[in-house]
Amino acid sequence: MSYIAERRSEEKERRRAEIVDAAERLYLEKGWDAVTMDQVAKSARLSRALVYVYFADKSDLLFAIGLRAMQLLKQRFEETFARHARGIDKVEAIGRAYMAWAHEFPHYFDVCARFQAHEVRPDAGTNEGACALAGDDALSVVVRAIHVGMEDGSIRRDVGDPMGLACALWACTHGITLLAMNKGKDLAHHGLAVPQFTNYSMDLLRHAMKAG
Amino acid sequence: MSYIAERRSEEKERRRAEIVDAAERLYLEKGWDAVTMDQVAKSARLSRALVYVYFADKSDLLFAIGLRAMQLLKQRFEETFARHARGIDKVEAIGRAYMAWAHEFPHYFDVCARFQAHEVRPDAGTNEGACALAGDDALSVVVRAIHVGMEDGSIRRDVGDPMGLACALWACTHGITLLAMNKGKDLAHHGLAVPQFTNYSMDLLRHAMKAG
DNA sequence: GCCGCCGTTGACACGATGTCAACGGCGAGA
DNA sequence: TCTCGCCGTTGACATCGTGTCAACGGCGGC
Repeated sequence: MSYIAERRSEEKERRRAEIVDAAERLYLEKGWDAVTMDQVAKSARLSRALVYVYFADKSDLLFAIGLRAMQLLKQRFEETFARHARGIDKVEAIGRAYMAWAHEFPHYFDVCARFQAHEVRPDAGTNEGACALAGDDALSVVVRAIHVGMEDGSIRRDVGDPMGLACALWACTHGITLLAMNKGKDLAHHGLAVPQFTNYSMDLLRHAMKAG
Repeated sequence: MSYIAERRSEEKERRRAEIVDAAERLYLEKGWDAVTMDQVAKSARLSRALVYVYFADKSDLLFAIGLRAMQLLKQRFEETFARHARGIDKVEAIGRAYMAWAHEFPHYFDVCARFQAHEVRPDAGTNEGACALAGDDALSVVVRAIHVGMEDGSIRRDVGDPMGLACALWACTHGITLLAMNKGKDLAHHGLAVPQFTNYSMDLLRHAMKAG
């Protein structure tokens, strides 16, 4: 009996993951607003009504994707953190990892941008809440990197609270990535290539926090 | 006869402005996604179909609001530019003016954010194109301020192309404002008050470009 | 005084979301 | 083994918002 419940639970989880997979595929293909629940259902080979058994509504499904996005981002941050020695190098590399992640998974970045653009932070029971918490996890890696940098003297001490700096850097990097992802043509129109622009911006931020 | 055509043209322009007024009111009140064309029409005291005579679709109306937003922003930038002497002070004050503008007209900032998050830049005949051009106008004020700063020695010369710096600063300031506007509760949850956070961030950016 | 243009509107078609009652298969208990 | 009931699954429905269209009516021109 317990076996059966377990199998059912696994199948349920798998079905859920299949739905999210299908939704991600379509998201990547045509953008979230153009994705309909019917397409998601068809792509996962089940009826639309069943999708609503697994997810409360469309935005709930979106935040399920967002949770994946944030978890992957945190993982990338951790890997990047481990790959560098000095604090300031950790921080800069994490910033670049954010941009690389956005470039590699544009739909993940899009969820992140939507999340950043909407207001509320509800309880942790919902996907949206879990998404927010996973985002905090990722941010905490940045905070740790800044701590290291202030200890080893690569980041100026008078920069203040590490959490404040982490939030500011996140915000700036997000804004830069937003521009780089969506306004590439515009930048080119002003005589700027995207990779050079992002490099330039990272240098600027590095200059803002480096010691001496 | 020409009189009549003129009067009609004026009335048409006025009606158009009334529609945009109504749309702005509702936008401010409940957010763009929750605004329906029917509400806009009712609020402007005309039928929904007539709105479609003045605007191609809902997003066209949105960009008409965006155009107003960008024009006002440019005006604020110009005023701020004139109010300070040294280049770096002009730049910093313009950044703060951006934040103040966002705080004063949250719906204008929201349009701006939506605009930044969407991809295309079409021809200038549409509202969207005009919106983009007005944004360029505002950006050009920043470029001029940076030029002044490089001339008077308040901004480091090795910072490179003024346009590049202007875009980077715009992106960072936008990202910071995005966070400050939408995630105030989150920042507080991390022990950061919004005004202090924005001050802190502006200092950081100032530090990134200042000479010496 | 009649014609025709144009501003204006009600009604329609379409598509998407979210809900619900009902069906059917599979395991549990007699 | 047979039956009951749970639960996964679905088609159909109600609702709402968008964008379009044919038709109406008043006002200026001939």
